[in-house]
Amino acid sequence: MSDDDSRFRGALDRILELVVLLNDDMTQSLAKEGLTVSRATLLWTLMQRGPCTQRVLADDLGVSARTVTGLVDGLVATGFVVREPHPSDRRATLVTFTERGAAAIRAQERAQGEFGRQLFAEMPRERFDGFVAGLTDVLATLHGLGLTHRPTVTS
Amino acid sequence: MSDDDSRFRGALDRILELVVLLNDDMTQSLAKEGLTVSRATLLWTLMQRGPCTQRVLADDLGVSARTVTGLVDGLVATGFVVREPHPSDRRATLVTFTERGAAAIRAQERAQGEFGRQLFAEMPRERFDGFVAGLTDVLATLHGLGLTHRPTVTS
DNA sequence: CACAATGGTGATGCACGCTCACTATGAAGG
DNA sequence: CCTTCATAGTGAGCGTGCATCACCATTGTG
Repeated sequence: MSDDDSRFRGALDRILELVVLLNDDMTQSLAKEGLTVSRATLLWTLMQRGPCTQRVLADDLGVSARTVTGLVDGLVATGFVVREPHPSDRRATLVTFTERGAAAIRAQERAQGEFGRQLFAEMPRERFDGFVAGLTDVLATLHGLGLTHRPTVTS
Repeated sequence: MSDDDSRFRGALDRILELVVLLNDDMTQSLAKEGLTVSRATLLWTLMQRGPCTQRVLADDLGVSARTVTGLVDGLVATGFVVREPHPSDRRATLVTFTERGAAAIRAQERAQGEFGRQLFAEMPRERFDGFVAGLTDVLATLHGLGLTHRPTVTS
C-alpha cells in the first residue's frame, strides 16, 4: 500500500533474516560443545540462580516440569550437571553444575564475547549507536505490545 | 574486559532477546492459522517458486528430502497443498497450493504488514533509518563471516 | 541393454514440547 | 493424629521437526 509499508516490510525482512541466521549460528556453536539450545538455556539459568530445583527451572524457562525432567536427563547423561537431594524437601532434587558444565558455560560466554567483537568492532561508532537506539525502541515497542518471554505472570 | 566489550555484549543481548521474542510471536501467530514455522516456510517457498518438486523444496529449505516428505504430508493433511504427478518425470511429484493454502499465505502476509506497522509506525524517522542502517551493516558482516542460510553452496 | 544417478518414501532414532495419570512428600485444618 | 489438599518429579504417550540408511521406481547415458 503506502510507502511506509514497504519501508517497514524491508526492515522486518532484515530482522527476520537476522533471526534465522543467529538462530542457526547459535545452534551450531552449541552443538560443538555437545549442547542444544534448550539445554544451554537451562545451564544459563542455573548459573544465574545457583543450584535449584527442577520446579524453579521449569518456571524460569517457561516450560512444563516434565520437559525439565527430560532436559536434565540429557545434561546428566552428558555429565554437565548432577541431581542432588534437596536438604529439606525430600520431594525435590537440586540440580547443580559439574566442573565440566561450568567449563562449558564459560567457553560459551567466551565465544559470545568473541562473536560480539566480530559483529561490531568494525562498525563506526555512530552507526553502532544508532542501531542500538533503534533496537532498544523496537524492544520497548514489543514489550508494549504485550510480548514478553518471561514466565507469563498474567495471573 | 574492555569498555567496547560491554557495549557489544549489551547490543548482542538485545539482539538475542529480539530473536527469542520474534520467534515466539511468529510461532504463535502461525499456530492460529494451523501452521508451524517449518510448514509456513515451505508454503512461502512454494509461493515464490510456483508448483515445484519436493527435491527442489528440500534444496531451497536446506533440509533433507525426507523432511520435506513429512512437511508436505502435514500440509496435505490440513489441506494447504496437494501432490500432483509431474507431467514429464514420473518419479517426481509437484506440490501445489490449494485455495486454502493460498489464502493462509495471504492472511499471514497481511498479519506481517500489520505487525511491521505496529513496530515502526511510532518510531521517529531518523531513529528508524539509523536502525535499518546498522541492521544492514550487521547482516553484511554476518554474510562476510560466512554465515548464510541459503543451501550451503560450500561445494 | 546395463548401470549409475535421481526423486520419493519406510524405518528408525534423537530432541523438544505438551498433557494426563500417578507416587511421594509436605503443609494445613479439624 | 489424621484427613485433605498442594507440590515435586516422573512414566506413558502424542505431535513436530530433523537426520541417516535402505530401498523402489524411474530417468538418462554410455
